[in-house]
Amino acid sequence: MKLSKRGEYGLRAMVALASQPSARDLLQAKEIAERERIPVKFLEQILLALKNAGLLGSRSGAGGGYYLARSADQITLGQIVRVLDGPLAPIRCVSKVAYEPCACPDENTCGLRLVMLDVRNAISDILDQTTLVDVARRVELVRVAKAD
Amino acid sequence: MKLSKRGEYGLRAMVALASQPSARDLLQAKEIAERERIPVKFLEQILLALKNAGLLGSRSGAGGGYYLARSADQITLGQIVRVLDGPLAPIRCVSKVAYEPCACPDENTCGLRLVMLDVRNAISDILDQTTLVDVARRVELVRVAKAD
DNA sequence: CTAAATCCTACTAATTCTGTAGGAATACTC
DNA sequence: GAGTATTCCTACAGAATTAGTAGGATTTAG
Repeated sequence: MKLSKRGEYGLRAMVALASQPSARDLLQAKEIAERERIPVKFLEQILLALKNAGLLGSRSGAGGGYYLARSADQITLGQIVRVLDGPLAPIRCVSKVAYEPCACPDENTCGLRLVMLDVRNAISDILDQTTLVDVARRVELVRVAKAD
Repeated sequence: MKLSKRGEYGLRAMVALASQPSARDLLQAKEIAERERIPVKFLEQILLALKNAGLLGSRSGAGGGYYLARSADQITLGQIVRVLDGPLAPIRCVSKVAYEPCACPDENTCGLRLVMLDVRNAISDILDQTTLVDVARRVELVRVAKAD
């Protein structure tokens, strides 16, 4: 039930990119790494994976960096987590994307499977519905509330 | 976001114990292992852990075995998973039982943390509410429906 | 006493996780 | 075109975790 560092760093980076004043601006790996305290070279790999998955775009060379491939309200946390940590489902036999049969004789009467399906759906309901904009907005809400 | 084999096997074993005709009857590790296709020695370790956690009781010696330490409606899947796989929370900074601070400067304005808190609560809402009886009952419901 | 079971601990092989390292390729600036 | 800054790509490494195996000590029924 755990999110890897890879997944966590990737999410933080994506949120950082979405929280830019002008959301399509690019950020360098180095900047993100410093801001979020992530080892640069590790972050590079992560950003690269996100790029190859089509969630990020990039510009090489001096003055280059990364930017969101789509607008922030079109990118969900579920997409990011799947790229970096694999399927959301706690067991493969309830995964929509990476289904694999489990050992039980009949999946339809496997009680455990039914519960885990609920779990996988509960996780998906959150992560596949929450976009980077939603995350940024929540941060703003809290910040405003605290200013009172 | 994954349940280990250890956790899965443990859950299956507990469900098996709860699904006995007379729910307080004991089952031997060997029986459970065969029925659920789990390596016996591995299962032994798991049952032992569940016993030390107070979820199972046992009788040693010939004719011995394991039994539920409490009635099946007093044992939740959440309890079992925590024993075998640790905290439910996807990141430690949102764990109720095993809290640890994360790297972000202010946890209250960390958007990622807020979302992960939702996830951890969604998981807990299911696993801490679902008892072994609930699982057994769901299996029955499906079985009856199929018989029609 | 013997057999059958749990109890307990140590070990191992494989995999995954969390990075490091080094350089190739690309593009901006002068 | 040279120099510099950045992404891109791959390989490697140490640590941790996972999924068992192994072997015997202990307990109890018959």
